[in-house]
Amino acid sequence: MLKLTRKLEYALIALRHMQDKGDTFISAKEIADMYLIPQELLAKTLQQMVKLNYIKAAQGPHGGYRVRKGLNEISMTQFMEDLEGPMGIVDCNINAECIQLDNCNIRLPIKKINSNIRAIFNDIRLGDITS
Amino acid sequence: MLKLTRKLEYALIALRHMQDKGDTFISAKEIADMYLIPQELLAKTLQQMVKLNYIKAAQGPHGGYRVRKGLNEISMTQFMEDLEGPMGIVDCNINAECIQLDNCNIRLPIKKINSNIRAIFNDIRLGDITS
DNA sequence: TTATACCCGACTAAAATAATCGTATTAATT
DNA sequence: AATTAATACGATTATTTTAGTCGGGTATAA
Repeated sequence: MLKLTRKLEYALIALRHMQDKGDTFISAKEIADMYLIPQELLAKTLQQMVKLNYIKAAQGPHGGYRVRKGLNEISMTQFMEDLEGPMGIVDCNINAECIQLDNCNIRLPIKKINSNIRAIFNDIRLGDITS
Repeated sequence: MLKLTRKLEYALIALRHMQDKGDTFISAKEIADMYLIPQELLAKTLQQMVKLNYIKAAQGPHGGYRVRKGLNEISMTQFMEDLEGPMGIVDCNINAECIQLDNCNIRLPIKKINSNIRAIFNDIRLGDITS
């Protein structure tokens, strides 16, 4: 309950590692080996981050990935939702499709908790974790 | 990602409903019908809450459940972990069994986020939601 | 031209969550 | 006493989400 996904963990670990290495391109394999992450899975995640313009890729030998500039200022909420889609402690905070309609007797307090959690992640910058 | 379980939602809805009804015993069926919750599932959850001494049960016709006194002061963390087991955004905050050992480069910031989230639920009393 | 590395979609596996079923027990009502 | 409405509880199944794998493609440095 209330867990982050592995993908997100892997992404953060990779970002931090790349951050540490500055401008050098780092291969998915290097990171996967170092942190014991399934290589293919990490690769897919890195590719997704390329599309999202979080990192830059270089193909061919000595290729790999490196972080984009300005990454540090992105909020965790943004990052998490970019990678995993909408975040919310209950479905009705995400897609509004609840069979209970107006019948739900805990909607308000739950909504408030949800806001509080979002606020935590809004206040954290990617750089707080990866650098 | 970062979702509460249905069981927890159902439990809160039920608690609130019972709270509203004061000392009367309310059947699982009544609640299930009213909020469109699968009856058997709700029943099981209520039975669990009986064992945890959150509520009291009465068998036989006109039986059902009613809330125990003093419930309002219980923290959400307590409640959630009583029903669903340890809460944490990553496994290593729960069971410490991470293959990365000392190799993890994001452990500290993640730990901090985890504390912040726990703090939210520590500060909420069950009564804040169910009454 | 070969080896290394990214690209990408489809697929499979595993785990967590949600829901159901069957049988037993309890107790109010008739 | 019989019936009925309710809880008790373990076992099982179904569904959904998450995690991981596979295969074939493209780019590029040496």
